Amino acid sequence: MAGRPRSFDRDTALAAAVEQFWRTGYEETSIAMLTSAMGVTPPSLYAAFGDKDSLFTEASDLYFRRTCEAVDAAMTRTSVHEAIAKMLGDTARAHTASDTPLGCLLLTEPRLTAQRETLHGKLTDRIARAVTDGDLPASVRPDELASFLLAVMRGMSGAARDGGSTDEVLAIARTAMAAIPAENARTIDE
Amino acid sequence: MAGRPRSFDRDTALAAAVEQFWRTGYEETSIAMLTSAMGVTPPSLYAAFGDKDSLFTEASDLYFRRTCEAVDAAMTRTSVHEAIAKMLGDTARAHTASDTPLGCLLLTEPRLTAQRETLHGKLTDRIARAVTDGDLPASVRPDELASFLLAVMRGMSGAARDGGSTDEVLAIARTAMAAIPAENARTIDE
DNA sequence: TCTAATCCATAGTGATCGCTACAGAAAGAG
DNA sequence: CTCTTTCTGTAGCGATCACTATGGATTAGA
Repeated sequence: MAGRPRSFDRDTALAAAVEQFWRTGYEETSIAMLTSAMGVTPPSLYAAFGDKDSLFTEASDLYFRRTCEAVDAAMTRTSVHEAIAKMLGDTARAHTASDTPLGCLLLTEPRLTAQRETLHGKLTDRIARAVTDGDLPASVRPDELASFLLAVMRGMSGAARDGGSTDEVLAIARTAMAAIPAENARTIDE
Repeated sequence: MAGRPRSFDRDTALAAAVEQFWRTGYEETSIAMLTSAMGVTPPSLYAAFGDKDSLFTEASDLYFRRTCEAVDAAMTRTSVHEAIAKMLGDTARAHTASDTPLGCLLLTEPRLTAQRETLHGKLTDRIARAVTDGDLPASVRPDELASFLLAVMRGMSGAARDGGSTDEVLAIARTAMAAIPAENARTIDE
């Protein structure tokens, strides 16, 4: 039951795989690119992570978990406007950060539709809570506003990949905030 | 100088190539997929269109020209709000049309950054004109609003690819319209 | 009909794809 | 030490990638 221990750190290698998939997506990332980025030979990669599909699943799950943590943290803000502004601003900065690949793996990879749906659900729930709390007008359709936010973030990812600066992508987030209705004070006044 | 005429219609074959690239993008589209979709053997394809890169350039140029025509048509509306609403609405319907591939080749293909930049310039010009005409407040930054619109359209393309219905994608367009400032009547009144 | 020119279909080029067989190296168990 | 187990590196598997050499088919002009 004992044997030669593996010569690399699995978590470190996985983090390298995340970054490679993040930079080039699933289809455009070859095993050769992965082994090079991870500092591991093909047989070691397959022994530790299974095939390319399994490795991508594990890598994208890690990426997704980190993204959800950031979104959840933003969503805890009491004001939904602050929550959304925080999320969009953090997204803009993350997509254009110089120490990570540009854009967002979760938002751009065609395979991750289910994860995007989960994220959409998170946003919908937070917006629905804001509506019942009177933080947004009753006329707001939570799922539609959530779809809009997801679309804007996808657009920011694309802008970042096209070379947009942090300020330019932040401007998109700022402009999008104008589409979030104000609290329903006016509705009450009528 | 005479010779055997080609047995296929070049424009029809190019249209088929456009659709294939539209559906699967540049990298994921193989020559075998193209020859199958175009009804042409590889040597005929290479004789008529050059290599894969040249064919993609010609196909994406055709796609880009059609897109620009649609955008230009929407932009002729006298009111910039109507122009943008028309563009976003048409975009939402086009991205979810059942007789064409989902989403937008121009907005999603990484190689087409230059064409997106051209489109961004078109939008910036139209918005700048609206600002000088008093159709938008002077506080509006045309390039920033144009970036926002491009981001929203990219988001709509992604939503369509993820299986969003026409109504769901139209809702994104409708929500985005709320981010377009009203004309500067209020600014004048102050 | 004969020649020159151009296109088409078969078949295959080297390179790269994801993936793995094999054999030697490095550890614990006895 | 030996034995067993597991990992590592080389080297290469069949399949597919973009692309093309070759030869027969089909046209216009002489």
